[in-house]
Order: sequence, then C-alpha cells, then structure tokens
Amino acid sequence: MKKLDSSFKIIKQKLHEAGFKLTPQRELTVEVLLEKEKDHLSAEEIYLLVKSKNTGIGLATVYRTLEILTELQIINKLTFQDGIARYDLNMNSEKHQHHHLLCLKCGNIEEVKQDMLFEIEKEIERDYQFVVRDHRLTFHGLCRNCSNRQETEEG
Amino acid sequence: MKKLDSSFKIIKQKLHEAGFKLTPQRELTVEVLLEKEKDHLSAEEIYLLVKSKNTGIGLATVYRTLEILTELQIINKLTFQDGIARYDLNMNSEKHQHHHLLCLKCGNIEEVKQDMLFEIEKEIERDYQFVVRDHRLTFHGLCRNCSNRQETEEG
DNA sequence: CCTTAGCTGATAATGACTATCACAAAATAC
DNA sequence: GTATTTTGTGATAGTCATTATCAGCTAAGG
Repeated sequence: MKKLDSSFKIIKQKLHEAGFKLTPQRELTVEVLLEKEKDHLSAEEIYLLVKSKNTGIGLATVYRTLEILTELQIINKLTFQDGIARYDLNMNSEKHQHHHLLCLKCGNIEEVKQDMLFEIEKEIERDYQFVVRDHRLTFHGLCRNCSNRQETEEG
Repeated sequence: MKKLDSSFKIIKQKLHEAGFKLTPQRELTVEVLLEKEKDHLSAEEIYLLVKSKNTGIGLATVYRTLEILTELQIINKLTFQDGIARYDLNMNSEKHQHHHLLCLKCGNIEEVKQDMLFEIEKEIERDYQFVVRDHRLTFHGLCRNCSNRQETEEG
C-alpha cells in the first residue's frame, strides 16, 4: 500500500501546516476516504465506515472533518441532483475536476479522468466575460451494465 | 406580451393533455415562472411570488405543481452546490440543457445558450460505453460585475 | 500543576422538502 | 340532478441532511 501511505502522509502534512491537530478521528476519516477513493461517499456513509473501525466517532465530528478537508481542498464536496453532499478525494491537486457519469437506473457514479473542457472554457471567458475558476460536469444516462440489461429486456 | 401568451398556451395545453386540471394555483405558478424566466427561482421564492399576487396559495401546492411541471419536462429541476432545488423553464423542449455560470461572489446564475458538448459526449459514449441522456454543466467563477470590482479593489 | 485553546460527542435546532388528512371542487355515475 | 368518486388544496406534522450548541476531554505551554 505504498500509494495510500504517501497520500496519507501528504494529507497529514497539509492538516498540520494549516494548524489542525492530527486526532485519531481525523486520521480515521482520511483513512476511509483513501480506502474508498473510487466511491463517492456521503457524510453518513463515511460516518458508518469510521464507526465500523471499532471507534465511537460522532456524526458531527465527521461533518467537521469533511468541512476542514474541503477547505484545504483535499476533498471536493459534490452535490448531485438528490441534494445530498458527496465527497471525493482530490489527490493530484489539479485546478480542475474530473467529470462524473451518473447512472439513472442504478445510481452508480463513475469518473471521467480527462477534462476536455479547455476550449469551451475559453469560449465562455470570451463570450460571457466570466472568469472561470472551476466547473462541474455530470452526464446523466445509463452505465454499461444497465444499458446492456435494458437491451436484453427490450429485445 | 405575445411570446408569454403563446408559451402560456402551450404549457396549459401540455397540462391538459396529461390529464391535469388547470387550477388557478397552477396557472399562477406558471405565470410567475414565465415572468421570471431569466431567474432560477427556488420553491420558496416561487411560493412568495405567487402569494404576492393576492392569492393564498399553500407551500405544498407549489411543490406539487413544480413536481408535475418537472415530470412533463416543462421545467427543469436543478441542484447547485448549496443543495437547494431551483427551477428553470425549458421552453424549447430541447433534449439538452443550456449551461450555467455561477458567480462565487454574488451568487448570481447566468445562462449559456450554446451546448458545445456534442463532441465530448461522443467521446464519453465511446470510451466509457455510457449512454448519455442528459448533462449538467456549471462553471464556477466570477461574473462580469464581480471580476471588474475585484480588479479595482486589488489595483 | 493550572490554564487555555482546540476537539469531541450527544443532542437540539434548522431548513428544505414530503406525507398526511380533512375539506373543497370538479368529473362521473346513477 | 343528486350521489359518488376522483382530483386538488391548505395547514400542519414529519423526515432527513446538515449545523449549532454546550459540557466535558485532551494536549501544550507557562
């Protein structure tokens, strides 16, 4: 687990630099985020996962930790159409986000690594005189599994 | 107000076709949406505007009406990062949404009429085997007014 | 050791939204 | 044309994610 270890170190360093203490609760929350970095967990889900690591963490502490991590841009807080906040590791500290593919059938969220929006951003900045800092792009549709299933059902 | 009148007619027609009654509450809600079509109102804001038209409408009725209008694709329900649903007239019944420019300073939401994502969607469908039905794209940044103000403050 | 600041957990409060329920209005049955 | 079912409404209670509060804990410095 070399990669997780180094990411963990970097995050702890960032917390320390910003003057926050490295409490066990915060370490465990970061640990869960690193272990589930492919998922897009809600605060509640993170809370349950941390609690399952035999610690009695409070829900409020999870929310506070996520707030700090968001401020430090270690994670991104994302809100899809259901209005529930989900959190997403932002390892490579890029200015720009990856995009998301939200399946309308199973609700799964997949990531798109490429950005592909530079040209469009340039157009926006020129045509609308709007200074772009970031963006959120989500495609709604059917994931591989669900679209296959749909075909066989319909056929 | 020719344009509003014809839009109004079309919407009433759609409601009728779908088997919904044209109650005064529903008409007034549509009226408000048409009058404020540039804005992106929350349910609460729509409620207050309808109430100010001297009717004692209930908040629940507004929510119910917005739900119906969303089902019929007359309006779009959008959730930005604050988690509050906002509603947006979808006059031209295009498959695809316009995009949004959310100002991080004043909170204003501007619209981008062009779509510009066809090429990217094709890439997504090919590379991720994901059937795209719709998308949501929001740019976060500074609107014209706020970026000008920022410059003079910093200069 | 004592004080202070930073953290935590339990829980109350908030705020957007949804469900419920009794009543009204309209459509349909008889 | 009245009875009955359906649809819609307003008030309000309930839900659920999130935030604020507050007493107690913990670590650090004097």
